[in-house]
Amino acid sequence: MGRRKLEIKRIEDKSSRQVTFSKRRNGLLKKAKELSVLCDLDIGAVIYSCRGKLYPYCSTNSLSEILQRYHSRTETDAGPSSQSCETQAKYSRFLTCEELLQVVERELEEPSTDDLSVADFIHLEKQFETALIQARATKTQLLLKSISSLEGKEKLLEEEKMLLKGKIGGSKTKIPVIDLNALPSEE
Amino acid sequence: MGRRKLEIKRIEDKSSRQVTFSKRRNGLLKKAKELSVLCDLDIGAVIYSCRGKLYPYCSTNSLSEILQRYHSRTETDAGPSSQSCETQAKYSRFLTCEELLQVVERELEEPSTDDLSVADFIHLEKQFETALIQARATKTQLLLKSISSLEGKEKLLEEEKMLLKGKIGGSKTKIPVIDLNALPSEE
DNA sequence: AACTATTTATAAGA
DNA sequence: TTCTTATAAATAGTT
Repeated sequence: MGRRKLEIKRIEDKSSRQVTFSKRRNGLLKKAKELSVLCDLDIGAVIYSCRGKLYPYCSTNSLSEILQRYHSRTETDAGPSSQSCETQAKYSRFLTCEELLQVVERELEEPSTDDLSVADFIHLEKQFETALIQARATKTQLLLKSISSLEGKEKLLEEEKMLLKGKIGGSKTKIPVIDLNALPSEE
Repeated sequence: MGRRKLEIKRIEDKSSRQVTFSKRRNGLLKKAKELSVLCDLDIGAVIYSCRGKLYPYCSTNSLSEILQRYHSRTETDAGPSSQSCETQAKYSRFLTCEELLQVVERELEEPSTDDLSVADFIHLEKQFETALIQARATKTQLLLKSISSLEGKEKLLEEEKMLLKGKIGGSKTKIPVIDLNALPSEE
């Protein structure tokens, strides 16, 4: 869709690749959001450029929102459950493979109870994974930010230091206005 | 894009929601693939329906392919490296936060070496995460498959059992052709 | 960033 | 489901 048909192969020109990336990324995320709304789905996506920059996307806002949703769902579908607190603890229990298997076995013996289904647990497991990815992405980006900040500071300090050294050297031989003994010794 | 403009809100009719999902999912995955080819990116995505059905997508084929790519890249960009074997061990070392930090610190002291950059390690970390998600998805789907298979078998066996019981009951009172003492006792 | 000529996706209908 | 088609939406190349 454009002035000409574009062959689907790597765009060699760097700047037009960047432009296409920016345009199509927006389009893709828009479509993902539309799909999640229209069909009531949860979608998680990660896009990484070759240089490692990351663009995460998740249709749900947060882990706690997801937990909240599951909580209210069990209450609506199966009547108020006895354990209405400790939501976090309740659901985070189901993350291991062993426990998933236990649930599966229980389901086999007595199918179609109004408990959360196996599918629900699998869904939940995926949600946690998405949350994990997002957490790590955020961590990484913070890390990168702090690095460039530190690099900037380092450069500034280096420049200041050189400037001060120059001043001291200059004042020693030309205009001794500053009392050198009042300053900390410079190696 | 269609006969009419569609408002972006949950489609209430179940079957048209299903149709829309199927169409738009294909469109989304196609666009994701195009973007990954055009701009030389890696894209991972997970879509889950409310019932827990999972549609994973990854632009790279496998973890080993990714490792291979990184391996060949370091050899091309920085000349053949001394450690050309144990690829798996080499890269899996960089998954922890502590080690990532060490690399970051080294980078700060001596920037722009022709080692793998911090960005590369972050990228790699993300690749592993995607691989993990895919592995778990596959595991889950196998689990589900084996459940339905077992349920089918169970039903069949139950039917067979009832049939045999009927036969035995019938032959007891009407046509005693079978020697009952030769069979295992039925409760 | 904006603008359009086109291509592409897709909603509704068959 | 699958195909068809009218129309909406995305976007490639241009300014």
